[in-house]
Amino acid sequence: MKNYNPSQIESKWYEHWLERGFFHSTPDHRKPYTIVIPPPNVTGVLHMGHILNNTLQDVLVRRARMSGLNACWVPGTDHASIATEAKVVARLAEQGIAKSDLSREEFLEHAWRWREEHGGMILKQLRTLGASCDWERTKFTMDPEMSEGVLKVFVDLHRKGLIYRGVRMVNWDPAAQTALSDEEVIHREMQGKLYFLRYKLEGAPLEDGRDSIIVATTRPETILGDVAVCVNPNDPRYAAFKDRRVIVPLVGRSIPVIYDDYVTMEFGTGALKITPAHDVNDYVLGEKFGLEVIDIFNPDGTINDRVGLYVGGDRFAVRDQIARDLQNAGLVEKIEDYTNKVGFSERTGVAIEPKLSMQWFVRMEGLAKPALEAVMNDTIRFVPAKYKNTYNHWMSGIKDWCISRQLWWGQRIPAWFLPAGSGGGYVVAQTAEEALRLAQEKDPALTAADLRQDEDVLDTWFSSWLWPISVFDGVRHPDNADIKYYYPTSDLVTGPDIIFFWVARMIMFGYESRGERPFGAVYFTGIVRDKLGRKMSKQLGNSPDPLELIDKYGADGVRVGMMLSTSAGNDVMFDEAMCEQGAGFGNKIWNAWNLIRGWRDGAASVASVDSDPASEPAPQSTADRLAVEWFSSRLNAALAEIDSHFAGYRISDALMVAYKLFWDDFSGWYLEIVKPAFGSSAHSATVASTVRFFEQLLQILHPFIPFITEELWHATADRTPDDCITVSQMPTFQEADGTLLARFDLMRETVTAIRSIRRARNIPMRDQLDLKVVPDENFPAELDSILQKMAGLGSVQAVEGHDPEWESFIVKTTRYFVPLPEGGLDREAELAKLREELAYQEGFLLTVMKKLDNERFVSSAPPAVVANEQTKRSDAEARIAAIKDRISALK
RNA sequence: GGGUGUUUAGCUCAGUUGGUUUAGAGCACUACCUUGACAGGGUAGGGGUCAGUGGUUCGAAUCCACUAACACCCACCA
Repeated sequence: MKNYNPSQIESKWYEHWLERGFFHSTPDHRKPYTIVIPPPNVTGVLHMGHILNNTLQDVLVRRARMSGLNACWVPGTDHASIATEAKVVARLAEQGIAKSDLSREEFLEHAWRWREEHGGMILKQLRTLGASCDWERTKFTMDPEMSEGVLKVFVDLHRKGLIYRGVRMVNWDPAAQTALSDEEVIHREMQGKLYFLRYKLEGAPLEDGRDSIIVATTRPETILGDVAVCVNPNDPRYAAFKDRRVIVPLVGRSIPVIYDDYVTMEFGTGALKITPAHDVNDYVLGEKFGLEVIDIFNPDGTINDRVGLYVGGDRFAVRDQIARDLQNAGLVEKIEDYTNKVGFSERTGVAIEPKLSMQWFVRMEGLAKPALEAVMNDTIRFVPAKYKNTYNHWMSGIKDWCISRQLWWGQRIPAWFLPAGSGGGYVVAQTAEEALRLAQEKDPALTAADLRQDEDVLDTWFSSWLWPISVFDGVRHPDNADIKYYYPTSDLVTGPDIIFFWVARMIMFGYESRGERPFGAVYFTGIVRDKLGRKMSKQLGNSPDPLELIDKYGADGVRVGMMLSTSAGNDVMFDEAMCEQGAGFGNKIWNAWNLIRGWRDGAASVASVDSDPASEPAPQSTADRLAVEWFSSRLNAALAEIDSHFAGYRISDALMVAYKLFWDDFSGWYLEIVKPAFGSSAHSATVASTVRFFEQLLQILHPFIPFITEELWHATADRTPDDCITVSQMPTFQEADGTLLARFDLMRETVTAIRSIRRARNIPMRDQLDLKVVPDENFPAELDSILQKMAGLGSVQAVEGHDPEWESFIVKTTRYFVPLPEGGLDREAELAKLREELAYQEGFLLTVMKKLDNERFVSSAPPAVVANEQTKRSDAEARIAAIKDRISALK
């Protein structure tokens, strides 16, 4: 079979690995290598971002597993409270059921059923990609024991005073009808209007005749909640309004004019309307001046009956309506176009309404301190490091975290309210029974029926921030064997978009809970974009279906394609052509084995037929022996490079080194050197070395391209089902022979030069050429046999003089000549070529001499640098002399 | 309004504390090569005043300053 077809073998090997339990980890004497997956939404489906993120994790985990570490990759899913609840609500709506028609219990039943049907699909899809997760450890953030841990943390933090309840201005999502944390609000620039509204003065006009104040606002509907007009005390325009009151347009309410230097005189008219219920700043001013708070909205964003106007109208419809009504009433001075930033809900996409409400918060300042230090002093390494800045900035100005959500899908807040008759207040406890006990300490007459549990659930991220600990049950049992062995985890691979949501909070909780970092390093991936640089999205339809890609190119192909084009923190410009390249690489490996297998089988049959004990086995050829020595060094040099790339998390560079090692050095040079002449068979020692090299290459490549390497691992030898590449020992770096590598490169350059001559003069490989050389220290005489084979030479001869009819070239300082068969040399062309070369070399020499003639360079540059320049000079001078010599010979 | 990052070949990117033959890789491109692993292959080759300006230095893609374009993050000016 010529071409490799991945689909048939990929599922076979994945099942085999699972069956053998290779991905399952339990604590043992080895060093652990742990990754916890960033848990995808339980109802999500695989997209390209997951492919990027999880391939990276798998590469790291597989490499660790092959490097003698006890690798453990914990998979799982997130309950994603808002997103999932929204999906369930939408599905219920399709069936004609409103959420409000259901009891909490009934709704949760639907939600759990939804999860049973659609949940975990994404984890199955990850298997197709080859993800080597320890599936026996799969967790869901709402598993009973995970939820128990969440409640325990809530109770603990509350007892420590790190969780409190209070009335604050929060971000209200009118679609989901819940509060959101600051991080869940996305600000976008919007084209809006700035309305200039006239607030008539109560009582007599001013002495100068003015009878109103013009106020600029982007949200005219909020005048319903106006309680004051504020101006800057230093603003002379408004000094005369001191102690006066104005009338809210349409509403007719009388409100005071107050003075505070918060107001910018330059903006609008310098007068600001104050609506404490619906603007954060207004709320602060309201508190300062003891103003009333008039909340005009229902939770769904419609106008409530507080004022009695526009009742039930949607906030945006009312905005337009009220603007018209104001205009009709002659209370609009003017309307200008205006661009401002509006907050939108990350989940539902609707405009956020600032709303005053009672919520639960986590006090962040104390938690942030050790977490900030750990990142800034690289106890936790950020890759790339630029995210340290972002992190520093956020952590330094951190605000308290609103953790209550007015939803049902999630962990219900473990707080129980006491009846007013018992003094009110609440108790926080892990269970209802415990809560009752605590309540009875306050009032012994209380029964379970008297207690009312808080209706709200916790922010999803309140369970996520425990993830590196909770997946090992370290919240409920901080001293269990798993958590002690696997924690702190090794690497976290995630996107920078959740650095605040998740990464920062995990670090904070890690230190709070265990006094230790949750992971050693965080690798931030970029965003997957299409090749035009656009973010992939459903709306644009520019996101390929990963499963279709895998079907087309194989998981191996998709993985290689993805890994070739990713560097930490940089966006990936995804192009399907990369997958093609990945699949092509698989094919290359497949066919290389095809060739080697042929030699092996050929050698075996020769040996069995030709088993005359009297005949001495032929010795291995010099070329073969040298090729084996060289490739051994080449492989070791590459291993060292790959190690260093991995140490710096330069995954695509590591893959590129392996790719070139296989494609260029192994396939292009090594195999071509040892390839037996047509009709003859390979030497058994060469075959053995070649197979060993091939196996080592498979191992190096396995983390990136796991399936085909496993398939071929089993082709190179008879192996037991447990002898799999995925649990084999990665070759370790041995000292490479640097001299040999350098000499081989000189030989390669010589071959290339000769091929170039063949190309220019149309001399096919089958026509042997003779090579003449003026040997010097840069002539790799010992590699003569390889040179002859690769360049198609009949002989290599040392000469002192040269014939003008010979074609010539120089490698480093060595002069080579090739007598041409017939027709001879085109002298003019040859001279032109030589003159061009001479001009280049002289130009080059000039730049070198410029340095060497400079006293200050010679005296201040390090000796090694100066010595190198001197070598450059002597080499260039030698080349120039040689070229001049040739030119004069040709003339 | 603040902050961070990016700007190197047609495309995607390397270039590690300034000195490694007057800039590299992969892909794409051009020419040529089809009986012996692989045309998803092979060989050879073209292509860049390292965004701009100024500075530091014996020496700058690399360090500094400013400018421009783009990207992202943060922020309560209605």
